[in-house]
Amino acid sequence: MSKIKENSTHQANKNSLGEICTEVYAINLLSGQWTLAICCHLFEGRLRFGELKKRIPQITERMLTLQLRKMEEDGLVTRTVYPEVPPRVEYELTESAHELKAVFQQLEAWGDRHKARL
Amino acid sequence: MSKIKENSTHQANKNSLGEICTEVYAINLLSGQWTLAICCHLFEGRLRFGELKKRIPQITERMLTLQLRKMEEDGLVTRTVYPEVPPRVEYELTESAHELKAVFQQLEAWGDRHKARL
DNA sequence: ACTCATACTTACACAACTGTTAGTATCCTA
DNA sequence: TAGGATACTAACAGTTGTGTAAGTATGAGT
Repeated sequence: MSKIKENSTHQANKNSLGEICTEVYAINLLSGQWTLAICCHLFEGRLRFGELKKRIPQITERMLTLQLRKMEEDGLVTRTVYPEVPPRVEYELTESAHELKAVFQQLEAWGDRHKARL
Repeated sequence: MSKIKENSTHQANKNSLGEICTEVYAINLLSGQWTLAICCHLFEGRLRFGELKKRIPQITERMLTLQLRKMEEDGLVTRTVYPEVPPRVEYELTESAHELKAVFQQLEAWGDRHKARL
């Protein structure tokens, strides 16, 4: 999120696992603390920065910015800036990200079952 | 992994999101760096500590221990100790964890498609 | 001239996660 | 008596992720 040292052992392991194993690659894209929450709210349509903030009250502006930037880099959202004042910026899920909906449903179903067993 | 401060804002946010949203709960169980790798190797059957180590050459003994302990806590693996010398300890996926196989396949399929689009 | 709204950015501190190195107990074998 | 095998554990340091608080630019409205 801040700067990453590409030459650290930690990062090297993460990268090589992600290259070998596509599940790891996918999980790495989704493991930011707020990533899923943002996705869920954007499933229903594009939203402005401020609207997202309202819907996820606990998130700070800083984290929202950082997560959205990373999601943009990872090809999960698109960012549209309207040259107005005050500024207006809208975020929308990419096609790829919309296809996550099915994965999330399965994950949710598994989670429910797992919780019930404990 | 080490001690967690239950009263930190970070942890509080993580917990509350996990309680509200089952997908987040599930992702939290799977987001350890080596969790998926361990799962994949255990899908085929129970393995000893040393066998896991051999199959995941980059992992250190420390991390393997920590991850397995967390997975045990989370209800993903069972640990069986045989009172022998030298010690023998076997790890096996729980039923719940075995059901993750389907989720992983979907995740992998999504990851492949997503990679292809970038 | 002053405030307001929006979408950020910056600097700092802390928390969580991971890696490195060295050590432990026990019995068996040579 | 010494060394090997196994599954750890402890102490420490580094890297990454997250939270807090404050500030920025711009033009419209008062």
